[in-house]
Amino acid sequence: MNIKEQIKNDIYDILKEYIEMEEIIIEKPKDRKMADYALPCFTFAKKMHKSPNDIALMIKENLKGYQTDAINGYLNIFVDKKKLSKMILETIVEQQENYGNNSFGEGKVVAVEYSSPNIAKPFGIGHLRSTVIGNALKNVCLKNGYKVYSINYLGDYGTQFGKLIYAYNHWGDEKALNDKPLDELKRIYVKFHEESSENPELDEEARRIFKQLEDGELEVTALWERFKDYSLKEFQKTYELLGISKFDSYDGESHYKDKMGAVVEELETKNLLEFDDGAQIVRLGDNMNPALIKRSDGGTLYLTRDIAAAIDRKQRFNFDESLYVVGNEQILHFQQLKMVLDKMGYEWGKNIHHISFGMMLQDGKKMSTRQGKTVKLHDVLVEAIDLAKNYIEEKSPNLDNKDEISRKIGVGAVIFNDLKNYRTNDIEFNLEDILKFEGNTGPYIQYTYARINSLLDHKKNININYDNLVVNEYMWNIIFKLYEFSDIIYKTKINFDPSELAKYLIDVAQDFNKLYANEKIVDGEENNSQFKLLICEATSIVIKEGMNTLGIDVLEQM
RNA sequence: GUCCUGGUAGCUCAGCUGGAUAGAGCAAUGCCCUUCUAAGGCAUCGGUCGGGAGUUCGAAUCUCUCCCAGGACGCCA
Repeated sequence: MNIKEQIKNDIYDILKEYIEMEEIIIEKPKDRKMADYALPCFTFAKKMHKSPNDIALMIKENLKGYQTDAINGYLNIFVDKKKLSKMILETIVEQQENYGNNSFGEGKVVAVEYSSPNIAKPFGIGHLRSTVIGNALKNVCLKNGYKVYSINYLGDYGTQFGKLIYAYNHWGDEKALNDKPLDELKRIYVKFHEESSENPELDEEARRIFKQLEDGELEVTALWERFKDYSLKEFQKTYELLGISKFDSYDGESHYKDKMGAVVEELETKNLLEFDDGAQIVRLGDNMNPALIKRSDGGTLYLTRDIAAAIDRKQRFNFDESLYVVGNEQILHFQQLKMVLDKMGYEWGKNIHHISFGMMLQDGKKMSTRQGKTVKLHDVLVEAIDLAKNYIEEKSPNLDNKDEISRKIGVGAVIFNDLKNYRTNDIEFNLEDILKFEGNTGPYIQYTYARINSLLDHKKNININYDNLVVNEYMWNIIFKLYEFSDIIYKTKINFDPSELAKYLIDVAQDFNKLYANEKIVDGEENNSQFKLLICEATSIVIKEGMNTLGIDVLEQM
């Protein structure tokens, strides 16, 4: 049942001769002390030829079942706190981890592409955002009832592999490659660039080798497979640290090397291709840059592959929606992709959503180490975990399995920091701030959860007598907040924005901590204590499920 | 140059389908552990919501314009 809808219906019954249902907007007041819900009556004034406040008064007279106030043109509505508390808390405890689930996605399929690191390069901090946002969205879709396919579109193709193979053949160190494969590959890749800046023929040679790879030449392909294998093993370590489960598909760009010919043919038969400066393009109108399909040397491009991939995914997964968790800088690319699919007559192209996100900045600039190399995600995580460990040694030295706990806290801090801000904004990556573990952070929420957990031993399964309770402000605030959970899960999916959920969880933790600080949970009075413990249990369920949905573990102790 | 984002407290950010005194966290200052985990809570300090104009009963929120920052603009991905 939905209280807000109920109120809306009840008000509509009173006003239906003047206004439409859609005009009734029930909002939550900024200040929760003012009311549980509020109805601004300003927009009705013209139609009803009355002042907003008179309208509010009139509704107040006729609206039964709620306590109401008419102030400043608002009708402030208070719900029955005891009745609602019982309903909300009992629902949560009964539904457990299913609380907050929605069913509107049932029977529908979502494909999500995310993470997508580049083979033969270290897993850089630049791929963190795609990874954690995609993972959270996957979970959110599941919670809304969708079937989800996760896709790791590996960057495993392109002329850089020609360079790499050339470099390996000339300067590769077999031992180093076995010990620290990605570092060695990085080393020879850098070496290649140093050499080629003085010796441009090397680039020519690299292109020739890449052509061999495209043609499936055995020796070259074997080497490429090997690089890919090393990379995936290395990536898996990072995924394990992050707690990211296996993807349903690891088909990267190379997977489409044989499928692009058909795309080009199809574009030709549909008369969409044009030659321009020797290259083949699809024109997309006056205000849009044309889509480049084929280079003048006959080679294909990123967009060509993505068209093939989109069609392939539609065929394989028959998705209702297809998400691409890729940075802001590729907005134009995805606009072009959708427009080309539209021109090809694929109506489902409109169900492709580019889930763009902002860059990671450091001091307002693109992130890199002093030498201009990429910052490795793994290193950042390890640093975060070490710091968490120091905290634990200092604050709870007697805990068991400190390693596991510090992993969860450190990684949780990094993930939460990434998810808490509006997706498309650039985020300032400041390890110092992230590792403060205070305030609006993952560990703050984890800490709240752990505190609750230590109380739950006192909980008994008895029937609470609600008539004898006083539901005070602290209790009501957290209970009413918990009631919003499924709305938040819905909004997070609709906006494809995990920050919606992350911010909500901060609110939940704050509201709970206020209760905790101001009220003794286990006091002398049994009925009252058990009621507060029920709030605790409900809160812990929501926090745990919310955090897990974001892809963050919660801790029983810390 | 064209297009897209963003500009809110010293810092990092919420709030933006227009609504009642602009909110958090960090930093600063001062409180609260003989009582359930102080990684917590409370209080104080801190804002011409980039500038200007407009629409409106009402604008941080919508429109226009200017300024500033970042990004994207055919043979990379």
